[in-house]
Amino acid sequence: MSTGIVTDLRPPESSSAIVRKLGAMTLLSEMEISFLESLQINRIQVEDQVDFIQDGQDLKATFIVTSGWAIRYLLTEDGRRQILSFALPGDILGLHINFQRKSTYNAAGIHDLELAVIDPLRTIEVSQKYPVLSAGFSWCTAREFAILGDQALRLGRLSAFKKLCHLLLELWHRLRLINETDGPWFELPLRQIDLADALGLSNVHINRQLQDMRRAGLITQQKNWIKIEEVEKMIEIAEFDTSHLAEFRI
Amino acid sequence: MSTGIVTDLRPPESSSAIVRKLGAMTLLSEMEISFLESLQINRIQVEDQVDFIQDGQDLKATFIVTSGWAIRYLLTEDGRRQILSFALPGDILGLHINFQRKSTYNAAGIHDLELAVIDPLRTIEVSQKYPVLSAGFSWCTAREFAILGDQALRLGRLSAFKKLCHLLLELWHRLRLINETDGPWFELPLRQIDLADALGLSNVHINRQLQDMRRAGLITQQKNWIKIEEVEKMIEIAEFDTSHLAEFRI
DNA sequence: CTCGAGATTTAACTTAAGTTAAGTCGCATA
DNA sequence: TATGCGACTTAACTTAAGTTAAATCTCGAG
Repeated sequence: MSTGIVTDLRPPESSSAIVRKLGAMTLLSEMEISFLESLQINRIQVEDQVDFIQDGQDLKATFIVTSGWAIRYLLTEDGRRQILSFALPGDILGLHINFQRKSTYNAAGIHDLELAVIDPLRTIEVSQKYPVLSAGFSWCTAREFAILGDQALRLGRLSAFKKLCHLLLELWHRLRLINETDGPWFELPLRQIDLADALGLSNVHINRQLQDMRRAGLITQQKNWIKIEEVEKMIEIAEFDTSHLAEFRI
Repeated sequence: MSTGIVTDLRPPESSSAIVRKLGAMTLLSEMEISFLESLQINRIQVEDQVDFIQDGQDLKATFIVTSGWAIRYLLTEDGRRQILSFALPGDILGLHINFQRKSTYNAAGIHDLELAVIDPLRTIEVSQKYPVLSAGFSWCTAREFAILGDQALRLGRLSAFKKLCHLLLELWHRLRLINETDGPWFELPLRQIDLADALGLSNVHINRQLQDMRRAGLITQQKNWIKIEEVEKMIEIAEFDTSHLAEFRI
């Protein structure tokens, strides 16, 4: 720090999403930030609804979402889809690769997705040379588990209405961490059928519940954007546990 | 190898479950095996249905299941329970700890659970000194994700009957890897209400479906033991993807 | 052997969500 | 400006699973 005055510990908005994400949890050195940026040199664009990882196929690369969203999902034999999780900017896919290097899920782009493609060997480099980033990646993994646990709770034990509230709150909290919310507003690039497949419901029922939510004054939608009218009230309704996605600095 | 003749690459049955589990995937050296055993010196017993990890509380230790089963679960405000996953012998809990070191789930013992309690710092030692074990732990993590993904598919998109078949197949495959099956038989230390809470169903409905399965000749139960009469047929019914839990050696 | 708590079973009834099908809307393209 | 496809909406009807409650089983403690 040459100026000697620190006005904001967080990395600037211009930095990549993963830097913003990890920087929200711990102070990153210039070296760590530039290493993270160097990981993300090789980029690809993925079209809407196009797979870039396929269940059962070789998974040779690790990906970091640099912008846009991705979905991880599974299919039943009759073609029904279960979305397992949403990958948002700064999220890592394929960090833990099994010995067989076969994927156990599909992943596809949503709307406009841009990915950084990384040689998995470089993640080993992280654990040897960058202990802070290594801890950061471990935190990302713990976070993924927390998110998947919440997804299981939603799928198994919440009503359709609460499922929707709970998922919207998860997305809002995760997007806020990487500075991609505008107050109570955020961009939701999902069709109703995507919400249905994430929550184990039919598209018709999602439609009914969304209308109930609008009528109850809980949300407002405009194009691809959605506003959560009263976050606290919705947290109450959905029994959302904010500590699972808590923001803080060590 | 002093004898020069290798009769069986797998660690003997006398070794601990995590050695059997990792040994099923890769050849472990004597040093690696004895390190794993040394990790598991400090053991505790956990009573049936008693929590050893609590949602929101500090998580200061990493655990390895040495015998018996554990459940990871969440509760809704009105006390309904969603079991996220079963931890079987050789499974690790709390491997990835977030910066805050707060748990995002509860964990409790089932039947007779014995755990090894480990200082989380020792898992860092693994990544620095034991690259094969480090890869093994990474494989464990990938496997946990695959298991949670299958759980989400079950909860969101399978019928009650298929849910049950699918879960029983998962447990059979996982137990077989650590040599805890007896052909088509395995010990199932769960009450019907535990199955219900794992599958997002009511205990009454689990009872109905179990009876249908018995009548269809798919399973036989005796005390705490269960037999899958025709694994292949059940795999077909449940649309179970065995490659998600594939056994193989590198 | 008896008792009692917990677990399982059974039945009657309810309900949340699914299915199907026929609209309507919105927007990108010709 | 017209056209057509995908997304959304609405309604009527079906169904899988939940709820409640009572009966039965099981097995360990006394």
